[in-house]
Amino acid sequence: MANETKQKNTTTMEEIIHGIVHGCQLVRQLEPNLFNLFNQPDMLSVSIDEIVKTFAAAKERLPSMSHQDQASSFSPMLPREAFKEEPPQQQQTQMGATIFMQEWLRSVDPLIQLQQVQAPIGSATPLDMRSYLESKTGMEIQKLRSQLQIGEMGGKDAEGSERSKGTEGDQVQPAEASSSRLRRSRKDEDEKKTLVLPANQFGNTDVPPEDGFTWRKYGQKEILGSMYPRSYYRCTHQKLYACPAKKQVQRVDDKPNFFAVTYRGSHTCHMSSTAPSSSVPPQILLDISREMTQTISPQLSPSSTSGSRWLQSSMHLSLHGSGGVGGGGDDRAAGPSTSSRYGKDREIDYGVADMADAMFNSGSSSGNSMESLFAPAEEWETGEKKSS
DNA sequence: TGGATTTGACCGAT
DNA sequence: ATCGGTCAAATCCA
Repeated sequence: MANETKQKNTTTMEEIIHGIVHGCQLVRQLEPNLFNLFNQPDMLSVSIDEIVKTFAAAKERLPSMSHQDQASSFSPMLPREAFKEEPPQQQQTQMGATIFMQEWLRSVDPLIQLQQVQAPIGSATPLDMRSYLESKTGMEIQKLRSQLQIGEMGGKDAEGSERSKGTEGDQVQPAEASSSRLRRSRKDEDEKKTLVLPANQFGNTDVPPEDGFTWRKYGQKEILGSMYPRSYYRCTHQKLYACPAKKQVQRVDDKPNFFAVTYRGSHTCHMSSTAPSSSVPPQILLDISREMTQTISPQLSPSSTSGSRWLQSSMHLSLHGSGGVGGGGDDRAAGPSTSSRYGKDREIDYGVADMADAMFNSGSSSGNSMESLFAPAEEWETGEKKSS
């Protein structure tokens, strides 16, 4: 009898998952035609309606599941300890959540398991999946979002070989390079993550979407076998806060509208209370996982800029205290500088991702604002540090 | 004038 | 020897 119920729940779960995955697929199908469809609002409306219906249908099935499970299944705010102490039946639902999560990740990012992330995707346990999620950075969330926007990425990995084998702990680089031009060994480089991001659709298409950080270009190099040069950026706050974060940007050969962006090192400039908080807040990531499980409203507000909002939100966090870094910045088209251009093209950077975002977010009840949903970033970061 | 970008040179890794 | 990453002087620009 318990088995029957269990089986029923499993079936329901599968159906819900299937529905949501189907919805995601519809979003991806819509995406390549999005800009064409803007000229055909009726068609666009029909497509959106279908997507909304699919998600709504999946949502409607949710009440057949235990409310308790629903409340706790994906709650990203539960402390890690809560997972450990969950009763078995909740863990089972967590497993279902994990499967769903994996399914969803595969759905939106077929190559997620191929990317160069040192942290493994992990096994199928809820705890591991949670750890995985918590270990992911905002940049990877942006990747997920960009995948939603650009579909299956065909861009080549800008990194030919894996060089970073070292695990040396001392990452602190002298703020000033000595005259002897001592430089940090490449072995010291920590993890690299390569994303493929679309160029801005409007405005300056020579630049990839901003990522909420401020970067300073320090080099450009022609790369053998590549049609386009690679640009090298470091965190604007490198000197001030010895922040080791760097990124490389290179136009994808066979997809000139896309940039391969490789991030290296992580921002430390947010550690200081007076420093700009540079990490895209991990809450964003939690928000993503929450979006997948929270109220899916049939209401779609095309004008919603929630996708931009999360970025703006992250940028707000990123920039507080920075005194407007890059405010006097250079807005030449020379490089995809992310400085001093916040809000300029931001509203249009995220196409389908925004729409999906809007679908997930819009109409959700009052308590769904980022501020009210999530704990302060510092808390999270503290937790992350402890757990790592 | 100060900060950001450009660009040729330098240097470590392979 | 070659390539990729970084340095730093020159230059640009608000």
